[in-house]
Amino acid sequence: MARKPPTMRDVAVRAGVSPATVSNVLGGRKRVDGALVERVRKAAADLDYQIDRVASQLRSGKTRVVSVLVPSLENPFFTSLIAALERAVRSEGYDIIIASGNDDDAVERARMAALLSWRPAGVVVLPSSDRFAARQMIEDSQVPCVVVDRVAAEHGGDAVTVDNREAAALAARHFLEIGHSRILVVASTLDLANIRERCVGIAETYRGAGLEPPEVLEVGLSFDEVGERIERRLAEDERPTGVVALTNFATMAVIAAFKRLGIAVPDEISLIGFDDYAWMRVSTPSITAIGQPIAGMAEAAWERLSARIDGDDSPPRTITLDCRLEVRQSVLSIGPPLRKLADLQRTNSL
Amino acid sequence: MARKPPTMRDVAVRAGVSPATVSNVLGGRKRVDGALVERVRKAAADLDYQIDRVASQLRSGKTRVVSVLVPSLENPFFTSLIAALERAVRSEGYDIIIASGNDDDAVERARMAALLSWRPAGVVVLPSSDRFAARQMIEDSQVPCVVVDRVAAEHGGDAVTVDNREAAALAARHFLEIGHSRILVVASTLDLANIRERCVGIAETYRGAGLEPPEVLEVGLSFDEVGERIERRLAEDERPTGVVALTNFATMAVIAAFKRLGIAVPDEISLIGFDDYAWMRVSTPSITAIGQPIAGMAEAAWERLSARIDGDDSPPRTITLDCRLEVRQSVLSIGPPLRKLADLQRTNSL
DNA sequence: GTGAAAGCGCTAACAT
DNA sequence: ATGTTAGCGCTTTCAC
Repeated sequence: MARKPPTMRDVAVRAGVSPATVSNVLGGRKRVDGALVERVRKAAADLDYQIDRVASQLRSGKTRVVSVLVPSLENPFFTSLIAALERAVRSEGYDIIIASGNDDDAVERARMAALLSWRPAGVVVLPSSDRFAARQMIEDSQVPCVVVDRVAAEHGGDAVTVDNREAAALAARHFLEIGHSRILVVASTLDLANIRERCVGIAETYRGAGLEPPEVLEVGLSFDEVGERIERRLAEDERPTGVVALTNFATMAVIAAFKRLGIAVPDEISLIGFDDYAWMRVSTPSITAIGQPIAGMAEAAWERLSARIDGDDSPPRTITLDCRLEVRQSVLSIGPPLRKLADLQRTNSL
Repeated sequence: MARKPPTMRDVAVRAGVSPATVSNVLGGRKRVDGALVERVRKAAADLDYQIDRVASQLRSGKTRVVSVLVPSLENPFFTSLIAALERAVRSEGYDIIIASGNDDDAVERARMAALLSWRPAGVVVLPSSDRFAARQMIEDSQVPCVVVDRVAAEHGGDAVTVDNREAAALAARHFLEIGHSRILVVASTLDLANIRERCVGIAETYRGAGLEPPEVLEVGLSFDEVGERIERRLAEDERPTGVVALTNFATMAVIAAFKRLGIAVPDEISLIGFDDYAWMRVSTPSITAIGQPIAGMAEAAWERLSARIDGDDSPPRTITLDCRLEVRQSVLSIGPPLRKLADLQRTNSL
């Protein structure tokens, strides 16, 4: 099969120059005489020559690859991040190799080993858990690395994250402004630091207003299980007047549960979701949600990573971006603002 | 920076054997004495040795990479396909390099050039348009290739697609069964063969029932433009009783337009969407939709591709999978079945 | 400014 | 069964 592709040597012969000159022309790193440049270009075009990145990389030791490890490829938050990262990275001639850690530490390690065996110029990793199973391997390999989204508090390297505490506080304040004193927080899993931060943001805000911190319901990651737990909770007597869902899956699961239970949104219960997707806009009612700056996160990650690749050895930095609340129709005002201390709290948290 | 990672030579020295033996042990392709195997394994573990795939690949000429080119990474249909492909591929030790063609022929070509420069073992491509801009490059490179989803009728190679005509006919029959004689078909763009096929499936079915083929509204790809065109059409007097949206974006856009126009689904207009996503289940009303077998498509693609990689040179095959109609709440019965000839038609199309 | 030669880390022949 | 040698296609000295 596969007739061999032309090599640089073939191009050199056709152009009547040495391989080194071809390399210099194509790589554009040494000055070459104009006439020769033309000849080489023409020869390369004639042969449909394409450089062999593998050989190039082996010799130069420099690669134009960024490895990306995400917890899952089924979650649009992660895939949108990849899309944004791909745009940023390819604009500088890098390719990305991706792998999914499958929400599993062992898989994360295995996949990272595979990614590292490409000797990438850098890696972007969204750990599958706070344990960040692949961390040691990455440190050992000395490859520049930026951790995104799931950043453990004690993480020592470069990181990009959102202000999860403040993001959730945005939702809490919104509820307080319109009289919701008893809300329910639906979290996927409290094993993740960013989810815990979101809980804290809500609790702080409520406490700041002189109220009890809201109840937190941990529902797990599997869609069916989530629905079941939410339904069980909402079947109880003391129903909340509002719900904050802390992830996009949780948001969807909550909506599904409301539907099965025949609970009207926002008339019976108000809802604030997490992550801002198109379907939330077209849903009936449209869903008020906390949106994460996905493109901004990707750009920040690449900015840091490419600086490191270029040799920046300044101290590690954590870049924290802000989320915003997209107010839509899924939240109903049920009373006057409950903000005795809320404003103070807001000032504190800034 | 980056202290150099250990090489095979380092391992060989530490284990007191030759590099070739290390290669044989780690690659597991020649019998090696048990004691030596142990020594090598230990040495490799001690040094945290990781094989350099770049060097390995350069020498052996064999790569364990599959390149995947999709039109967009923002569309969940494509990312789900990638997720499924990643699972299939990594179970056989391959890595995936992805790129987005950005719905643009020129970008598709540029990205494919980059992907091919890795000399991948195979490529999976979802063309950005029917022109399949990257086709020639792939053929020239002689790399095994499977085309997925957007398969032009005249395509000569291996391909995996769904029976688009029958998929759309499923929706048409559903509408006919419950008395909808006047429906509107909302297509993203008729430039894509699979979309045209879907239109044909609906037209055939209606004609088979002795009715006029439904009107087709082409709305483009940009979300805002889509909404505007739909709204303009629905503001007219002759409203359809039902709408079939032929892509997931079109489905979302139609829902958004209905909402802005205050049109109730399914009471005023019934809706059948395309692609089956979780949000369609939780939407109110839940959306009846045609679901594509994404995982099945990915598995079929890998099955074909891995056969080709292993040297299969049987004639090219097109694998066609069936879609299914998920009946939910967005469709209302408005009369008796209109199926005089519909059943005959169904038999014909099989 | 250009070319000759060495060699990146590995694996495939071949020799032992 | 193991070691030795050569060389994959490129880039990088280092001569010229």
